[in-house]
Amino acid sequence: MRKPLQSRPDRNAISIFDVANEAGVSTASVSRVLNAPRSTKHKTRIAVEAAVRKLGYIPNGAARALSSRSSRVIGAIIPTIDNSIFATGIQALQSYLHGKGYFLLLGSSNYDPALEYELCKNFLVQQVAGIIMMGTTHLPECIAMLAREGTPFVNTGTYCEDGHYCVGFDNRRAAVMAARYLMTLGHTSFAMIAGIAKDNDRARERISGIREALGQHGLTLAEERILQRRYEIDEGGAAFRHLMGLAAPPTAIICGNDVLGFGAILEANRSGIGIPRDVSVIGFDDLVRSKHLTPSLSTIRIPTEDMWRRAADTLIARLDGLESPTAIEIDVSLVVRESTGVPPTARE
Amino acid sequence: MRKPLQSRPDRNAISIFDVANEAGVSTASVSRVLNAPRSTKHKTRIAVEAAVRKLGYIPNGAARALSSRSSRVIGAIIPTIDNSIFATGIQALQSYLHGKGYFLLLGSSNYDPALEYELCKNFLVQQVAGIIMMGTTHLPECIAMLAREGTPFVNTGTYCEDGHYCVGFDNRRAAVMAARYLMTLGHTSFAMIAGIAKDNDRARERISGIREALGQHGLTLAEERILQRRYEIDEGGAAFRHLMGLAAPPTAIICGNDVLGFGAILEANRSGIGIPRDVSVIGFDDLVRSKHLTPSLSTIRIPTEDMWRRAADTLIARLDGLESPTAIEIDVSLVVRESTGVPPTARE
DNA sequence: TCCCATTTTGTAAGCCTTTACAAAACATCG
DNA sequence: CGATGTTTTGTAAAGGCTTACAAAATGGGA
Repeated sequence: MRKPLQSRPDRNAISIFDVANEAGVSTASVSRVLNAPRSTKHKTRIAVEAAVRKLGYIPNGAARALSSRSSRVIGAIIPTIDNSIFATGIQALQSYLHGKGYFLLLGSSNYDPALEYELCKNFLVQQVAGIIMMGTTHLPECIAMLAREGTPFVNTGTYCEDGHYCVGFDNRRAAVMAARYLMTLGHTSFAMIAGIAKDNDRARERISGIREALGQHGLTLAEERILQRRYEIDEGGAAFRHLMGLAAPPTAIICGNDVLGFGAILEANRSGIGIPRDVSVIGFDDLVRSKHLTPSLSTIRIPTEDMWRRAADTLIARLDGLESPTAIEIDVSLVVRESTGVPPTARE
Repeated sequence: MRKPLQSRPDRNAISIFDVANEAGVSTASVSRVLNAPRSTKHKTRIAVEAAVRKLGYIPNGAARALSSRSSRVIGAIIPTIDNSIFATGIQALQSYLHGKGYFLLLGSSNYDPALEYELCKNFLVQQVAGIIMMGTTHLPECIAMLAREGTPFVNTGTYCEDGHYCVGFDNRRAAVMAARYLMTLGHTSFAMIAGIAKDNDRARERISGIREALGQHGLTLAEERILQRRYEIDEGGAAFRHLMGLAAPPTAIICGNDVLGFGAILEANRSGIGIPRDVSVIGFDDLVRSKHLTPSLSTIRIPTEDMWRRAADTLIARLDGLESPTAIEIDVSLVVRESTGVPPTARE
């Protein structure tokens, strides 16, 4: 083997050329030791690794991405990190990706598809290998752009057989589960403090799940008994106050998520309304703090961390050229705690 | 001007060459329209923009980073996203960076400097323009690596004149503020449910701040009255139970953060201990839910979002070659709520 | 020892932009 | 209208890495 003698382009920062010279091998060998060590001889590997350590060589990811046309970066777009359901998911995702050798580029869309589109485009500029998004509500041009670029993506938080990859649960069925449980307890007078359905398929599905379940029992939910609110504690509290001020207040309130449920319970405590004595409240998500509330909040549990990890797995499998199921359904479960009970018999 | 006729390398994806051809200009002009439009003629700009739109051109960030030796990506390393103080900060940071045309690469270190170091190295591979980290506890080799690569960084969450850039508050002084307030109320018997001091300068400073303040009033805090616990609700509850079971239980408990404070209050409610009747509890951070607790939690408020935005500003200013103060101090404030009061006179 | 199959290595051509430099276009003015 | 100064544009050379291909080294028989 001839002594390698590639001319170092020039420059300041330590490059693969320096490592190659130091180790007495070619840049190709250095690259191989770094990316496919199994195809190199032990001796070469040792020499290169020593050179890397000695020089403190840090590969240039941009050059690598450019040359190999692939990066180890995955983008995730969530509505907001400021909701612990997403924070928990992102935390799990980041740790998991790190373990798999990937990086997380994060963006939040604030439930705005146009912003989501923009973030997506930015991610593509950054050459992400793949993208994880929440739900199925995306701008058509966003999907088209992703397809044109050939960048794989997976939707999370929802199960939907629309042909796109997804890892999530059936929001409608989960809502049905909550409504049925309350009906089993004997409730017939319902109201819902829902999320804002516009641009949010999960919120929409939950609403229609409730309607569906009630309908099957001959009950209906008047439009004015479905309040659509931002997922904030105070919004939940105000909505609760409004509902309980109605001429015929509901005996059961289904909340679009736990945050709204918190608001309802706190407001009840504040105004002396008994839960579940006067009204039952159920949430959605099972946040950590739900069980700490007084009364603790009945809810639908979503295995968030698992869901995000499996979304990552699905994406990574695709990147590795492996087959993986298009739609993966995550199981949710009903968590019965103190905030739900039989309806007040005395009233009405 | 000669008709540009650069040979398109080959390839599939739409590149700057395609745009140049479509627009009838050179790649240099396309690049200029994209990056420095003011140095191009109106006519050129229009033509290029039309071509970009028509072809759906998405620039290759890797090539850009390689060629310009700079990226628009900023890395942030926090202990965990699963603590709303960090979630809130990251949310603010991401939105802010997006507005400034930067991207957020996120990593969580789980309070482990070795992992932080590894994440840092990864960020450098990804050619981040700068890094934001929590606190001042970093591996020396981490700092050295950053210096060698010439990648700027700023520490957040702490104010420290150690020569590195930082945007934060003086944890010690903040703790002093809490202790003094309780002493003003008449407390003399203290305990602390602190964070884990190892590898966490903030937790350490808070402990020593408490000691300092008490010491100035001739009080001491025995080692066994400082419990170091992970920042989790249940940990706070268990620690509270332990402290209240002591032969001479404290009349005031200072918590290393609000999460520990929540645990304490929930445990008190569970076991019938009155707050602040039997014991006062104060937290640290002022999380959103602190005011919703019963009793609501007195605490030290940190303007988290502002802090992170200013950290971003500091970093970006440096990237732009602007001068910016090395250490920026953020003001914190005492928030008095229901969980603190005068000590029980009856007892002892 | 020689030959052939297999493994390991080196050479050099990209990958897609940006940007220094030079050339061209344009504007201004005597 | 020509000379001169200023914009605007094009040419082509990096930038650091991967990888197809070819060459070299190695291993195993015969």
